[in-house]
Amino acid sequence: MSIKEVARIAGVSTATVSRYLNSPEHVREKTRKKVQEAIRSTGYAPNTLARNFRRGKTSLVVVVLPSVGDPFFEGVMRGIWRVADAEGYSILIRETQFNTHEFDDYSEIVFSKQADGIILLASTSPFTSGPAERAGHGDRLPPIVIGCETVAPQLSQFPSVRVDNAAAAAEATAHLVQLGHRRIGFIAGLQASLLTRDREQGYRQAMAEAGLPVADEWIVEGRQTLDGARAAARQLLALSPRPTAIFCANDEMAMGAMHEIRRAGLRIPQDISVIGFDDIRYAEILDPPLTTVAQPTEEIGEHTMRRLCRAIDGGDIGAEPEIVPHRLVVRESTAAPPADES
Amino acid sequence: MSIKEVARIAGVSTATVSRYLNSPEHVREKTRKKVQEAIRSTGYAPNTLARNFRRGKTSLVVVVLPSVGDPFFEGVMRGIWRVADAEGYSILIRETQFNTHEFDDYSEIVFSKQADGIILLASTSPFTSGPAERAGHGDRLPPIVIGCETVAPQLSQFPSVRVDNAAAAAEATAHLVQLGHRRIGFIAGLQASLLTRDREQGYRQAMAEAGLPVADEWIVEGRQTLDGARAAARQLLALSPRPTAIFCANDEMAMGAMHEIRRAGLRIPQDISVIGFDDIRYAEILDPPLTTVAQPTEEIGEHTMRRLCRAIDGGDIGAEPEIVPHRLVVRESTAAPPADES
DNA sequence: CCGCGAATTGTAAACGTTTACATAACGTGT
DNA sequence: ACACGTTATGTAAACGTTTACAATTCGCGG
Repeated sequence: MSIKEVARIAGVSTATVSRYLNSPEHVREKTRKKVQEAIRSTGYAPNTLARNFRRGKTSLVVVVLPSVGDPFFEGVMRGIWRVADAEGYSILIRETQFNTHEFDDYSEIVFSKQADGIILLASTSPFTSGPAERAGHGDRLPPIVIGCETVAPQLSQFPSVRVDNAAAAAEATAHLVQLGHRRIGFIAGLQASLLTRDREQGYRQAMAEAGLPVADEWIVEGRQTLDGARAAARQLLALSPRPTAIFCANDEMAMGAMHEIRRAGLRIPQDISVIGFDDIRYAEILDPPLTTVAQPTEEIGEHTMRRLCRAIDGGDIGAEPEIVPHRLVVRESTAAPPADES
Repeated sequence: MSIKEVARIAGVSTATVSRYLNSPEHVREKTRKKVQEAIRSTGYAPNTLARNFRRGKTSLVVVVLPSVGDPFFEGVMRGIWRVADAEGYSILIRETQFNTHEFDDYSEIVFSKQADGIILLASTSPFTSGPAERAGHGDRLPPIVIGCETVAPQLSQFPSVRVDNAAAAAEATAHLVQLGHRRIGFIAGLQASLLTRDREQGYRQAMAEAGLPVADEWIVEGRQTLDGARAAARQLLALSPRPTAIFCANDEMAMGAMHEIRRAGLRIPQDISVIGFDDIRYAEILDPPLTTVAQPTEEIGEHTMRRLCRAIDGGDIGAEPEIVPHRLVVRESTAAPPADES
């Protein structure tokens, strides 16, 4: 059941069948009928493999993210899919599980035509050979767009779409400062994640601007996971004097931290304030609802994918990061510190 | 930069280059060196598109699930990936967003060689033409394995891997009954989801076995979402007398329900018990930690994918569902009903 | 140095499309 | 009915691999 067989049965050439499939308006009504009938009777289905091969296009895009099942990526993926569906792309997902992979591994995907382009929602380690060397072989830069993550200097030739993590984190920190907090802990992500490092930097900057010192022990790594954050929170709570507020580099870790705070018999926000980042869908149903920084996730996904499509089509999409707006969402997990602390 | 070019530079035939790529042990050391050098100098990367076309294999598997970002699927995907990586498959994800799609749309993916097989983690509506008709064209049944979901009668020719949802739900219900609960509410999923319907049935069965009546208004649809569950919980809490326990068809909905219970000023489990299903990673850090039914998610993923691989390779994998063990995890969200209720 | 089996390499066809180009059929105005 | 421009169809090559089969080379015992 190939196009050939259909052509034979319909009594036309393979070219005509192909045209029927791809631009029916270019085949005469009468012929169309014949081909249609032949297809129906044979149960023919076009061979996508052959078609893609011939066209030199996979119609596939790889999305690399740290972890599926992370509620944050739901919105981003939704945005990506919306554009992908419209543009005829299917999405291949790779999970890094928070390991950083070589950049080269990703560009190889494109060069070996496993996919037409790549969206990086996770950080990568610097490349060994690098896109420059590839370019030396006559290839252009592979179509890669970075979403959410801050781009490493070595990747600065690739465009990105993200919020201003540092500014947003500074804003969140300022919110706590404004409430009267002086000792603010920070549960960081992984060192490998530039994005959470930016948030840490925003925190530091806001503290500095408020003229507040930052003790080394106030910053502890939460490894981007529930358990990591719980351990981090325990460390923070054991300090004396302990922080009156904790800024978590993302909501997932805030969830872990809140649990440990409750287990320690402390009340949120009366005894200690908590603020997160991302505004995942659980943020508002936590106890208490979590103050956090919202990102326009679907928009990030859409813009990232749209930009990638243009790159695949050979358009020049530049290398500037596109910064999308964030928004501080104040809920009930933050309040003034206990009276005896002010 | 095709195999031809490499062959020319290395001074060998294309066949030899191909062999170098696919079975280096069949090419002599000296030749290997030459080819290696030619590849290095040209920066050649094999064209996966052409290779797959020639082999008649996409090396792609589609996974259909209701929603990424659902923590439950994290483990299943992990299991799928583990096997996929070992077997050389990439995973294409389709999200249904809880819409049910035609089965035909999925089998078409295989027939048109967009992928070699399909894993269904979501329910589908019955097919219009059906695999039987396809088979009439000489095709065999498309390689499809169903995971987690209960298979619809029309799909009974396809194998599945899942827990015994009805039995597990009955067990969970019995746990509540044993604690002394008589009025137990049930927040159901979507009617389209057979899996949650099985859970509902298990609940009904356990109630019946305990000789307890089930009022119609105790069962309310939570639409599988946080918001749906919140609305459902509000309905349940407005009843008089209100249930002393609520069984949620999954943990996500339990999270929504717990939030509404707290908002109503009730304590869990003192005033009302809550039990979930799935044991997602958040279950144990909820306030209070959630009693729920754990599924071996990674195992489900692994077995599903393994079975699919065998089907793709042409093996006969039968059509029997494989039932994997579940486990009731008792935490602190369930307790005896308030004293005046017993 | 010859001959023989095994190991290695080369030749060329095939996979199912798409598409440039050539050819044929159509419809229109005269 | 003719010629012409337009539109529809056919012919055949090409895409980059893999692989059956044929041809060559190798190693080695005689």
